[in-house]
Amino acid sequence: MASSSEITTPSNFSFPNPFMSFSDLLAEDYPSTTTTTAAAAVSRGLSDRITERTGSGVPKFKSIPPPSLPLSPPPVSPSSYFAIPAGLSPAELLDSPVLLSSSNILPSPTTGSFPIQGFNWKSNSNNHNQDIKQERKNYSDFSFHTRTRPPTTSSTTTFHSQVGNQTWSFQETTQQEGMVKSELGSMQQAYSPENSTIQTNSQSNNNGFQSDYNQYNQSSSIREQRRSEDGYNWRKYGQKQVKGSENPRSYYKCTFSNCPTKKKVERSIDGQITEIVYKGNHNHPKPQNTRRSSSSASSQPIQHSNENPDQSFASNGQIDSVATPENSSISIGDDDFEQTSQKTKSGGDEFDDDEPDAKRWSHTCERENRGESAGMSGAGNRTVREPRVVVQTTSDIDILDDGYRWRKYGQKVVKGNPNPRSYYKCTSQGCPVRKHVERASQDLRSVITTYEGKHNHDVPAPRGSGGGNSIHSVNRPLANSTTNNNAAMAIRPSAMPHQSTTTTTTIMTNPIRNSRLQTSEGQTPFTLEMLQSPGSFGFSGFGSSNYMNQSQHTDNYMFSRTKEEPRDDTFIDSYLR
DNA sequence: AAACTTTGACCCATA
DNA sequence: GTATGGGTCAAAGTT
Repeated sequence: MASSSEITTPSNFSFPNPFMSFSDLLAEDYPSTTTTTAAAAVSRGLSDRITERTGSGVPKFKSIPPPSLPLSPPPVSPSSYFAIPAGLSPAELLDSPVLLSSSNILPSPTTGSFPIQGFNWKSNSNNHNQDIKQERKNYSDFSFHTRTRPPTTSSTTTFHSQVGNQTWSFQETTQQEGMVKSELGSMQQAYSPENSTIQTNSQSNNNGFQSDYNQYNQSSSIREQRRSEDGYNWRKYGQKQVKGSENPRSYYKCTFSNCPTKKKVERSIDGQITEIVYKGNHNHPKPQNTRRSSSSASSQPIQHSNENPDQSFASNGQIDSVATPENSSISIGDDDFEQTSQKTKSGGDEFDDDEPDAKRWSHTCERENRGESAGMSGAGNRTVREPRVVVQTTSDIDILDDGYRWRKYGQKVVKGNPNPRSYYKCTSQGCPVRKHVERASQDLRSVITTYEGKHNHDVPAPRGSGGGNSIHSVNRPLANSTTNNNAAMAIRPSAMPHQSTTTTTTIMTNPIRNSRLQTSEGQTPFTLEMLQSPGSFGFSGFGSSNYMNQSQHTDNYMFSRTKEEPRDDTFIDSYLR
């Protein structure tokens, strides 16, 4: 089959141009990123949602076009893989903040922040209230611990794209509803042109495999839900049932005095945040103490020496990024992708027409960006254009999990790229789908994955467990699980079994090396399946025992360990000849 | 007691 | 002018 040259991010993100690498994108400066978490649209198409959201009311915000975000149609079969960039040692990767676990990526229902651990706060809150209290007593600062923990398996994927001065951040998360709908990698994607940075609970799952730590994380995540993970403090000032959606929408204001920033959070019935839209820019530094309290947040924000909210690390170990998307953001569900992928690809202005919330909340943003509105600092003259895309994953290397299982069958150095290309094929019997992964020759942080063929089957059941620790389980919130790792839902954009595209190329960049790397607030963009299958990581050639050990840890934590699939050495040999 | 959440009502823009 | 719906207000309740 012919391979397409389409470059997409793991989440169907496309670069402004095929020749642009993530590193290139990353190279640009983005002051702040808007964090938007969108759950997959359950049953409505993007257009519908847009229509629904173009209500009036509030100030008119020019929609922030997620459009700018070059969204490409769902990759044929984006599969996840993991590769270590040349020049990087596994150890380095492990130390990288990028290895954040996203297993618990559900944003706080109240704050909109993403808890460290995937956790169905709603269903679990009752059961864990005591635990939470206890945990609070025991742990003075959750964030602190996170720094000391190794990177986790779960990953939050945040895409930052920037065009000119405009920075967009994109977070993708797979949520239960989305999964239910498509049953295959439905995912949530939120796009927000923001200047703020997405904050991830890096602390969270770093090595959740440890039982005690798990407990710790669990309670921590619960606590985290109470405070704003984005570093700001929010006060809920309203909630409403939005027509056409079962999900109630909550409205929050930044508690900092005179700060105009608002956000609205839409949650699914089970309490999972399906969408977060930010409006306005903070006119103050992010409070160091993220705990919700008027004293710490509203009145005495701590100013970091490093004014760049995006990159600085808070003393507590959290990435001191502006988790709050400053300008409005748009979230796109799987449906959205299906219907608007083409538009999202191109950019900016096109988005306005379709984007729902963008219309309302984005309006402000755009005007603000134009300097037409006053009050919000940082809004600047940003123009929404093509975003710079930054993929954030659990490891130093971006991982794209498609939910499928792959067997490495070959590796070869192809012309034009000194980096070896790992070849994989779907392990499903009779499935013709193959993919190959290679690190960009010019940007070791970028990985190009090319898919060929169409899966003739559904996403395989999670390995290693009838229930619990599989990719699926991780990706899907467990309704009654006490350890409900909602956040664990990985994004598997291409996990769709019936992808029409025959070949999709995904380029993933390793943000870790980028100082700007920011953890997103919580969504787990990719499944960790890659971790389950060593072969999927493209580790061959690297042979880092350390790294593998780390991987195993994560496996234990998130999933049951997966057996290493046999390699077809014979095939490889022949292939390499 | 303070801060925060909940929730019904109100306001306002749009169709 | 009316209906609809999103956003906000503010009193009451909760933590």
